[in-house]
Parts: sequence; C-alpha cells; structure tokens
Amino acid sequence: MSDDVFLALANPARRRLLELLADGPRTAGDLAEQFDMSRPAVAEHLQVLRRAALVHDEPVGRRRYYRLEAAPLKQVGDWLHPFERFWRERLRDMADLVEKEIPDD
Amino acid sequence: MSDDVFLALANPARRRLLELLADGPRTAGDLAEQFDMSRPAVAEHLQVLRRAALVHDEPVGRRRYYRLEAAPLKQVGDWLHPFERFWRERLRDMADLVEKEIPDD
DNA sequence: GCAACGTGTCGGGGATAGTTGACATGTCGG
DNA sequence: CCGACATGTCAACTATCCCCGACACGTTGC
Repeated sequence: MSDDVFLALANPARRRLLELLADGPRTAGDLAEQFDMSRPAVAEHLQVLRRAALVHDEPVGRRRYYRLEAAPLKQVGDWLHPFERFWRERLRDMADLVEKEIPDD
Repeated sequence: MSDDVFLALANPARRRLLELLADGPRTAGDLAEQFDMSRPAVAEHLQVLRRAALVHDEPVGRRRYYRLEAAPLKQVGDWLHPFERFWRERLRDMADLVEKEIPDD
C-alpha cells in the first residue's frame, strides 16, 4: 500500500518532478522541458506519481496542470522516524568527540 | 549517489530487513527465516543494502552478522524535509477546522 | 473546417530486479 | 579428518522498469 510511494521515489527523475512541483502547479509540457529524456518518458513518470497519489492533474483547455499532493510522503516520514535516533546519536557522538579531541585553541 | 538508498528502500523486503536490524545485529540465516522467500533471495536483498551502505556485515565463525548502518538514511530525511511543511500545514488546517466546527461540548 | 498545438498511450527493445535450485567455500564438532 | 552447518554466489527464468518513436485524441486559433 505505501509500497507505491517508496517505489515512486526510487527514480531520480520522479524525485525531481516532485521538487519542481513543490514550487507550484505546472503543465506536463513545461515539466517535460526540464529533462533530457523524451516527453513520453516524463509522461510515464507522471503516471507513476499519479498511481502513488503524489500528484493531482487537472486539464485546463488543451493543457494539463499537475499539482503536488504531498500527503502520501508522510508515510515515508513515518517509516523513517524510528531510524532517526541512529544518526542523531551518531551526530551527538561526533560532537562529543570533537569537543574532547580539540579542547580549544 | 543517494540513488542507491532510495532504490534500496523501494522493496518492502529490504525495508523489513532494516526494521529487523534496528533491534540489533542478526545473522544472515536468522534474517532469512523471517521471510517466505528462499534464502538466496534474502541474500541478494542484503547485497543491495550493502551496496547502499545501509548494513555492515561481519563474519563470526561460520556465521555472518549483519548490523544496521543508518547514516545513509539521513539522505532520505534531508530530501523529505522540504516537503514536511505540506502535510504539517494540512494537519494544522484540520485542527483549526475541528476547533471551529466543534467549539466545545 | 482545418492546421497546429498539448498531451496521453501503445508497441517494442534494452536493462535491471526478483526469485529459485544447485553448487562452492569456509567453519565447527566429534 | 569428515560430516553437518552457515553462508555466498552462479545460471537461468520471469517480471518489471526505463526509454523511445509513432500514433490517437481533444483543444485552440484562424
């Protein structure tokens, strides 16, 4: 179920699409221009994002506007949360180490 | 570069492996027992995690212990962070709505 | 109407992922 | 030493992903 979201994020082009849409809605063609690959390729990436409910699309005339739907990303945050303590601990350890190794100058 | 990490997380079996390892190091066979698939399949999933530097393995006698290496997960957290405001805003909106619709009782 | 535009989808081809059974390697217990 | 164990890796098959060119469909402007 949350599987679709993690799968959507597995591709750098799709992550970039979400970043672009974070600044506001954009048309399909406008989005496609930002990439080196062909327009159909981008269209398929958008389909994957649609399937994961990460974007919402709305036709306006002969254009189609895509809008970010960030809610499903919360699932990623929720999954990640129990692991955060690991790198936080590590960060604290490093800070302690620096403090100990280089008392001052 | 951080591509490997997102790719590693795209598979539910690999996410489950990381969850299991969050409780402490485990042997390869012990991990494999937790899944319905064959032992070699789990071994290859572990290889993907190794490639993403999400686990560290250490042979002890004829066993091999796998240990979580959570640091690369921070990349996911960093990527996700700019999006958090979206569902937080949404959560606040919902809270406001509840407060307005149901003043008190 | 009709040509040009914006976009989705289909067919296909190459690459990679996921799974398994069989085999190879190294390690422990007697 | 030798059989049993724990594990990694290989060969092979299938499924899925990623990308493209080509086509189809609706919309706009004249």
